[in-house]
Amino acid sequence: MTEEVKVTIDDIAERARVSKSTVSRVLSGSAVVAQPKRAAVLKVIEELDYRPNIFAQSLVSGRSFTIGVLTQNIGSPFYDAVLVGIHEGFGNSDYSPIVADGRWHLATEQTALQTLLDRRVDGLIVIGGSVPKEKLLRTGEQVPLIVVARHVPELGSRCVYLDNFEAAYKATKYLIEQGHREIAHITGALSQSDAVRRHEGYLQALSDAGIEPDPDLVVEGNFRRQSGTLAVEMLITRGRMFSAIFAANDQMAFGARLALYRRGIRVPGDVSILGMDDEPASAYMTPPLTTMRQPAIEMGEAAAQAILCLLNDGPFPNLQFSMELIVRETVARHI
Amino acid sequence: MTEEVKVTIDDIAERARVSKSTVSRVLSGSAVVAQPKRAAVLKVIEELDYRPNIFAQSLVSGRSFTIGVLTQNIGSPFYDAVLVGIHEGFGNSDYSPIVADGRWHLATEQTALQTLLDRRVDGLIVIGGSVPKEKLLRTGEQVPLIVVARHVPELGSRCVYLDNFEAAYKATKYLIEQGHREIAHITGALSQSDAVRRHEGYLQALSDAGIEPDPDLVVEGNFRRQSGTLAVEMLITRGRMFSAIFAANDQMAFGARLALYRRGIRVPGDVSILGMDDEPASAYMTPPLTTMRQPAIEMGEAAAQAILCLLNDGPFPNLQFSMELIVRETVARHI
DNA sequence: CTGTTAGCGCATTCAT
DNA sequence: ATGAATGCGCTAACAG
Repeated sequence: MTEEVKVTIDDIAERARVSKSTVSRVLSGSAVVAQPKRAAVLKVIEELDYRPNIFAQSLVSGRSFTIGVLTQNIGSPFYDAVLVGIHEGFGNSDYSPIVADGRWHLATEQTALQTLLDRRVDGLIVIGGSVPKEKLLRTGEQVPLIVVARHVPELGSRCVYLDNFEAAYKATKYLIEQGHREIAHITGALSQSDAVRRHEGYLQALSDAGIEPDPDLVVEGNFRRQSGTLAVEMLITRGRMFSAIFAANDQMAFGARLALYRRGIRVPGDVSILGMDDEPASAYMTPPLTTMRQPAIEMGEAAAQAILCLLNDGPFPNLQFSMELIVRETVARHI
Repeated sequence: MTEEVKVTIDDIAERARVSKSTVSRVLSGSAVVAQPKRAAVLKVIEELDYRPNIFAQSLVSGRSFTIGVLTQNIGSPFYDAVLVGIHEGFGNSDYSPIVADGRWHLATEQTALQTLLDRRVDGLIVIGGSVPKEKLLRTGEQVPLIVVARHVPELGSRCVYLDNFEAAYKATKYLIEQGHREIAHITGALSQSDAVRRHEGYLQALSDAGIEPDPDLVVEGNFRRQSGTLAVEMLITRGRMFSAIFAANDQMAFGARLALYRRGIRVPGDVSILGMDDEPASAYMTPPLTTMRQPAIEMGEAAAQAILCLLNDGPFPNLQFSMELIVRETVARHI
């Protein structure tokens, strides 16, 4: 590690025979500088390969040109897809994202958040997570904040999340368009609003298609794989025919797949299965995994753009997304 | 965005009735401070929720507590896996990685590198990429540098990369252990050293197992999918029997799978296929994709730890890795 | 248009 | 053990 000589703005000023202010001005373009001087400065900068010290710049400006990103698990397909979008969103802007990982532990998450704040990030993107809403709101008062994949009503348009109702609606509609009429639905735990919304979307799609919803085709699960398996057993026990299953998440779809396999029912030959995803854990469960990738990327990109807008008082983008379904007729290959 | 009052070290000093030097000392522990004063300072810090301004700290110390990571494509399974390892490696250290994306364009990559350098990162991890070796070496003189997934001899132990020979050796050995004796090999373009090394590993494994290598079982491919398909056609044309195929990368394994499928040859029932991966593009091709994940994570983690050692003059870790094969008997589900 | 001056917030001598 | 003084490199008034 050779100790390279660090050239400062004073060096430039001296060799260009101007004051450091002038150098600063040609650098930032904050004021007009006479052509000759300007050229001289530029020349010296080039010669000495001068790079302004970002620490000093930050100290005086108060800005770091960094954006904090609080994710929940680096390496998780869903969260990583959001990160992809975020990086794309910042593209050639002057801002660099700094990612901190909450690892799905509240304590870790809060530490990570504090780290980001201590680094004086100019903006913050929080992806999912479980920091209390209040803390989030408080943070949002200190620094431009966008929340992804989590709905915080008080944050209004500063949230990017998927519309569960619409997603389920589209999923069901897709199956209908494929010719299915008897579509079973395995719900998530109906104590959770996500599950309820998805159920409602399912019902609405049926109604809109003129299909009478049949309670016998609906089984409540709990978002876990095994509940998908049990749900199929239940459906079969009921004796009601069905040609397709819409599971409220991929884990349960996976479990449903297993139950059908055991019964010798072919997928998608005899029965089609459609799952959906917005839980990282379920993204893990089903390796083909791309169900949520595209919308996740889009959410990330939108979040990055939104941050940039907040930072520049630019026009605020529309953050309402609806999930693009990347349909999988079968959810898993190996049982 | 309420303008929060920023509390500085002076505020603490004043309210604790000590000098700012003392506050600085209790903060950094750079000198012993009398208990009572120490307690007072801590108390005030707590009360005011004081956070040292990292810009000022960096300006005076010259350190950013930031590590630059130059990757080639965020969103690529292989590169992302390395990033996972890097994040893990920095764990609870005081350092945060800042990731910049080269997007597989040399120009973009160089810009990204410069961005990182301009941010005055304390260390740099370069994953693959194509910046000229010379530039890399020069950079390595300015800042602690570790190169991952690329072999730069001049960098000596500051490179973390996979041993292609050993990887191929292990892959072949695995097949032998599964009982295969007639193992075909689809090589990469033999103009590339990676392909040659893998071929050599294949041959060595056979020899060590007392199996006479048969040239008729080796077909040269070019790392692309179609060459895998053609290679299988070629093998079948030759009429030589084989029970397993070791392809030098996943793309070709994928192509081989296709050829067998067309012929009605079951995988892995009739023939086993084993691929390997160290090209991001091929990681894309075969969605189950985890072939290289674990070793990639380990490389990333090692790189992070190495950087930390470089920064603290700690013991330098051993960076020699050999690829852990995560075996796939079949490479793709859909043809 | 341009030079001079005064901090930004902190760590670090240097005295005491 | 502690306070006062100095400067890190830069930007932004403030005169000219």
